[in-house]
Amino acid sequence: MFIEIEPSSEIPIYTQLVNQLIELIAKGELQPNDTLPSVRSLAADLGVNMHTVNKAYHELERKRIIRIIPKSGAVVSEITTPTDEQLATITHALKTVLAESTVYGMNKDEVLSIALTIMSDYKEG
Amino acid sequence: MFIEIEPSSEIPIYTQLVNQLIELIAKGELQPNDTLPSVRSLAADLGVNMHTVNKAYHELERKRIIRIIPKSGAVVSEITTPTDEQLATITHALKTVLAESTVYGMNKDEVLSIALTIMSDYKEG
Amino acid sequence: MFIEIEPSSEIPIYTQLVNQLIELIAKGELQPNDTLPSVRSLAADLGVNMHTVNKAYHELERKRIIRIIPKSGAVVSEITTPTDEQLATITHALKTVLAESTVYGMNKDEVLSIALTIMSDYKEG
Amino acid sequence: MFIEIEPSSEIPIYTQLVNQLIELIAKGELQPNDTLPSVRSLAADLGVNMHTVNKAYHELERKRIIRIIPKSGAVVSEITTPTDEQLATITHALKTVLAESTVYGMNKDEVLSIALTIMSDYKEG
DNA sequence: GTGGTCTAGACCACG
DNA sequence: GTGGTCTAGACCACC
Repeated sequence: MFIEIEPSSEIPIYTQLVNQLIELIAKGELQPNDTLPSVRSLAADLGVNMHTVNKAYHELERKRIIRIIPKSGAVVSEITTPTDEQLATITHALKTVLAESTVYGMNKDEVLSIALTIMSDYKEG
Repeated sequence: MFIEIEPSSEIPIYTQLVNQLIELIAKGELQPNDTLPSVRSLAADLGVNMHTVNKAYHELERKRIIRIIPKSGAVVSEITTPTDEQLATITHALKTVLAESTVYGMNKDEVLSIALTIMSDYKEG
Repeated sequence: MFIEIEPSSEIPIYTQLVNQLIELIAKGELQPNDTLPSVRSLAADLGVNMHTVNKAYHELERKRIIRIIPKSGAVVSEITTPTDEQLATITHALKTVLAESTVYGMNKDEVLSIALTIMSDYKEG
Repeated sequence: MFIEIEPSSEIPIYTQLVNQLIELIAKGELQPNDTLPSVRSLAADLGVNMHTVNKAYHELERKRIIRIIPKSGAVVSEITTPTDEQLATITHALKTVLAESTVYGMNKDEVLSIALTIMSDYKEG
């Protein structure tokens, strides 16, 4: 399970963690019902504070991507169908990135091609 | 030129401004060589601090989307071809949002369909 | 005797146990002088740790709801009249939940109606 | 605005804070759109850590009782109609406390009378 | 000045 | 051993 943290990035460490854990799940390297490392051990591995990992885990729980079982650990949730809130989140994020790509002069096929390449690493046909 | 600021959002106001101005350019409501409103007038319109608008403009300049001409104003740049840095930015952002959509259980066609709908509002065929 | 444990709940398992056993007594499914299952058998039934059940039983004893007879078992106490401490506990708990219901915009009749429905499942006229 | 913290209580300080702030809102001492004290000033007033107050505020936001406006402050939300989740929360909490009151030998009228007394301090007829 | 983030280190409740 | 809670103190982004 490779996670790379960029401490000097403008993106908060806990957000980097959230994003990379989501990618690991999307790639299938973390499967539903898999147990995540304990906050302490992951913090030690990455050289960050326990609370930072803890915050990332709680953010993933808020997004309903993992479930935290107190005193026991955190497990990856089953993937079901997106909630309205999740759909809205994705749509909003896509709007922002697609607008930026347009302004950068990328044409639609180019963007779709990049998207397809990325998604080919992710789960499901 | 409709810009809507959500003060209670977790996203900083200046970032909201950046994103919405990019969308306006993507939609063609702001064209290359158009002049943006002055920092003062836009701040007054939106009821936000002048420094906040100023920061947004400088962020857009850093992204090479507008040019700030001191004492004169800010104008929308020509759209050319993306720099490597811009490509990397878009690719990275797409990775994050597409991973999240996968984890939410959205299938690829569904995501692409949303992307196409969004892009149909944006410039270029 | 149906007891349902939610391991991923934020509420400690032993507290869930305490609450559900109290509900069973309130509903009359456990009567005064009935014997509770042994710590070992209940733990096995629920798939939880023996210490967890033990802690729940001792919490119920502290509340004077059951009596633990060493080497013999635990029996449901007679229901008498509330002690001052018990009255204070209930009053404090009611304050908290009724304040929350008010803040959520529920009106008093609505709350009382829910309370009556719940109490209709419980013992005594 | 009187808030009393019991540091030695078994109830976490941040939970005590949450409950007391909810009571203040229910009593109308804090009105919708009122601004809460800053996390730092309230922490100083109560002699607790800033992060503890911060956690309480975020818990209230999760319950949709206040809105946190980053870098600006926290304001009490408008009271509308309860969501399904809020209704379920209240119902579940009522079940627990009413079962306990039954087991303590309190009869229904007695409990309702206490509830009415409490609610007479709270907003709305 | 405000909340956001991060660190370091501690004790406790739980299982 | 695990997460939960709390403290203390620091720097930063935002407004």
